[in-house]
Amino acid sequence: MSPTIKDVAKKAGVSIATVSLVIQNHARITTATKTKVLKAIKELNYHPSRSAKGLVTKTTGNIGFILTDDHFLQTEPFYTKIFLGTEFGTRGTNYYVLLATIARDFNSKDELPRFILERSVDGIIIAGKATPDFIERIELLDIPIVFIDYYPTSGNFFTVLIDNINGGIIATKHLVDLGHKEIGFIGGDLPHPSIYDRFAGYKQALEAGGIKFNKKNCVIDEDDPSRPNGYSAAKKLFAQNKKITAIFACNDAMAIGAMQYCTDNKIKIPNDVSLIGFDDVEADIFLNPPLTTIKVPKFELGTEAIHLIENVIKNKSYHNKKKILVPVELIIRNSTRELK
Amino acid sequence: MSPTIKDVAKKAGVSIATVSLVIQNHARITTATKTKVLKAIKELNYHPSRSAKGLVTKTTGNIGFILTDDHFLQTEPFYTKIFLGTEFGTRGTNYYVLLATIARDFNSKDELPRFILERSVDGIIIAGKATPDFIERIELLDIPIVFIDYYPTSGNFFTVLIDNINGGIIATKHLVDLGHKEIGFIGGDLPHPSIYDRFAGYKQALEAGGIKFNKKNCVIDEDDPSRPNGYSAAKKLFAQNKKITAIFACNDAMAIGAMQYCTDNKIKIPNDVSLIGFDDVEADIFLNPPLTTIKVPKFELGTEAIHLIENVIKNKSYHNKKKILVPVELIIRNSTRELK
DNA sequence: AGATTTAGGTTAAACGTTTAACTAACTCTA
DNA sequence: TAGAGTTAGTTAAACGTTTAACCTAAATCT
Repeated sequence: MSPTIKDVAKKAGVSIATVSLVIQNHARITTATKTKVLKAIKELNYHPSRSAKGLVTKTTGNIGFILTDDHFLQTEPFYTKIFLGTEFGTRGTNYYVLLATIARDFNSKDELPRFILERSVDGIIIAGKATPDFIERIELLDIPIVFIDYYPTSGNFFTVLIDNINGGIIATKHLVDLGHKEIGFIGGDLPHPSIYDRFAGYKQALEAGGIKFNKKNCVIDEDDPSRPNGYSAAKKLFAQNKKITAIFACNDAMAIGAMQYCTDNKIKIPNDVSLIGFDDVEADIFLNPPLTTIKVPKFELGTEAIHLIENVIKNKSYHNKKKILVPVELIIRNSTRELK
Repeated sequence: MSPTIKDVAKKAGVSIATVSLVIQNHARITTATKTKVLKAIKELNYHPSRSAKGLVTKTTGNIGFILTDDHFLQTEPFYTKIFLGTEFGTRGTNYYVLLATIARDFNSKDELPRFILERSVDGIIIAGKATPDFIERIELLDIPIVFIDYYPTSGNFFTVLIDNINGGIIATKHLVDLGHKEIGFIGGDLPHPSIYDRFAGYKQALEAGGIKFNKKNCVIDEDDPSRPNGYSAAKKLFAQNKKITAIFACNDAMAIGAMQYCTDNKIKIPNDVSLIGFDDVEADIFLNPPLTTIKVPKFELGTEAIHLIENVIKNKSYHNKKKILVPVELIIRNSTRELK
């Protein structure tokens, strides 16, 4: 049987209250007794019982991580990496993270994840999108929430975001710097803040480069930024303007779809058109040619989210830094080249 | 505040003990009072406090999932998928799964994962390899353990395994059926049971096909079944026997490395040599040509492990089915073809 | 010097369950 | 019809913490 606080108290010759106070390093304890107790703790290899502590403090030590289930089906483990980042972020803290998925189209009939119903978490991290229906239900419970790579436009939420605007800018600027003028943009799910911002960055960089924004160079009506939609978006784009020499895809999945379209239609990348994606997904280096892209530090998004939610839990009236912006980086590979 | 068992008891007009017994559906309770209590539970939306329950039963409701940290660095999320499978497996159970990683070279100086030290798990699932040092330390704690895709050769452990022997057989048989005679095998980390068994399957299928096993056709001295080692193994293999017309790589990572070697040396796949891998990793379909391989159901490995450990925890003297074998499947793509 | 404050610790109640031991009301059986 | 069994529920202790309230001795003040 594991040692309890009583064993420690007896060994150190103090009351259990003192042991408890030492653990929380309360100011009332002298360093003398503190070291005495700490010694006993070490010798017994004592670890407080999370259950007992939880029972009185009404905390669980768990953080829930919620993902829509379609990420399981996607080939790219984008959010899975973020999850791994949260796991890493909990080292040095006293938290564990529990994973759950919800339906992509979560609605009022669906059950909330088990750990929420059972109140087994002290806070929740929501990665990617979640339906308003879901967010509403969670908010009623008034559990601290942190979003990653998404946030409901109504309300002021704690969020860890990718610096999408800047990403859009440097991606587009890269193309402009290479001498391209007819630069296309293909995107899906434009209402999603991330996609929207990438598009905004595209427009800003165009303007900064003295290139007039042209609706003909954009295909933004796909409902999802997926591979097949990248394929069809590329098709539409070339139909709209056959003089396109460069494409900025709102993410790598669409870029891969677009690349496939080009291959199928004898459009050489990067000789005929340059292509840049966004995310820096693992498949990129296997592509032919390897894809130039904007790297999103997925792991870091997770660790940042943990730090943030820790603060929110600790200090419910935590106000500074509601939004944390994680920087991105241009990764030049072989799918873009100077316009001759 | 969440309702407690007292609230339910009051509402249903019974004692809290009765409520508790109803929840565990104990035989002593009549259906009449049972429905009465159940109704109160539903109306109050009552969920028992895991902490309180844990305090008295000395259980936590958590299962630990342990992975060596090098899987984070690998590009292929093989074990991550298995982890996702365990998460899925816990639906309908009362367990949560906690993830932790340990150093690949875990030794006596390293600390055990936090959830083990703090006794926050009722059982542990170990995926892939773990050092003897680690396993020894865990065993002392006498926490139920289930291995996935690995098991220490000494001792009789609960394990969920890939049917590697059969996988090795059908992979090799596929090559034999295509008319190949000079079939190479490249592998790394041969002591690992999974790799060892794939190699065993290779030999069995060769024999069954009336082909004599030839050491010259094998490169099995790489220490890791990684991509770069696949590259060098392919190099060695062709140096040993230039008449090779087909290669069975012990996993997709090595197959990818081998494919790279072939590309670099103008060896056409599948025209000059057929290549088959093992695992069915996501990159496979992006390769040129897409890789024929043996599919291992990663997700299912996870769910099976949860079912197994649940039984082990419930019934410490659980004896039947110490080892569960999960079947594999041949996936024919374009990297193998009939020998003309 | 006596009163008051402070420092450093202890006591005991409370958190929400489970479960062994108990009880009251029936039902048999001889 | 008395006694033994059975059935269905209750009582109360226990689990291992935290923390408000309390205590005592020493330090500080007037």
